[in-house]
Amino acid sequence: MDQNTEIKHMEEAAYVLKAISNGTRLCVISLLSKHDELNVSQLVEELKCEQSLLSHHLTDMRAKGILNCRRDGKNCYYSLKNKQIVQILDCIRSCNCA
Amino acid sequence: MDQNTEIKHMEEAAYVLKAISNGTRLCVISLLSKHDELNVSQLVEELKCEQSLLSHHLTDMRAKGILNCRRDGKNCYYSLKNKQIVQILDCIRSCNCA
DNA sequence: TGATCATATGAATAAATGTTCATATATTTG
DNA sequence: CAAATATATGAACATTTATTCATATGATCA
Repeated sequence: MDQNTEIKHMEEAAYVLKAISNGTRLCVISLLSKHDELNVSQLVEELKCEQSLLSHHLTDMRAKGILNCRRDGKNCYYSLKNKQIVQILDCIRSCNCA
Repeated sequence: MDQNTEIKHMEEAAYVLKAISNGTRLCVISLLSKHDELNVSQLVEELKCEQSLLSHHLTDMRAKGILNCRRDGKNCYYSLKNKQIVQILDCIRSCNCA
């Protein structure tokens, strides 16, 4: 793989990482790895995060392909598009970078 | 683990992720995972990145515990503090998030 | 239909990150 | 010591990301 392709790949990886490099967003990922799906109110409650702020995070993560969303009546249930993403957390732990 | 501890952990993980969520920085990590150590000129050459900009990135990654640095004469050789960090790249690939 | 609940959106602002440029520091070499 | 090379630093500015607030939308229910 040539250097230009490599750089492009790294930019793509950075795009994903940026979408999750935030305490609140990682908490969402961690919760959704344990609960399959949760609605916004449940997340607001768990995370003690303001509704509107969380909504912005969720909307953006969804737009970037991290989350799925399904509406059921008044509620919107979010889930991980790819459960494996939580491995990044395990990875950081095992790297004891953090 | 209670929710507050969890949030703290996620903030720490986010701190590490933020330090690497950038195309240039990921390229540095990728290169250093293959080369053990490289000096700044070599990295500038490989990455076609301006010296001063790269230096800022390197200094910051070092400050945040991602990189090591050792001076040998006029040169500064950078290396990964923990080689395992490159697994985050594998992880993203395998999640085909990117 | 109007009230209420759940969630999203947009605009304004704040804070963090990235980039550039000029210049400083450290090391070697003539 | 002066010049050259390698790297770092600081300030200014640009761009991105996070946060807040007010309000909109969509769904249910009386």
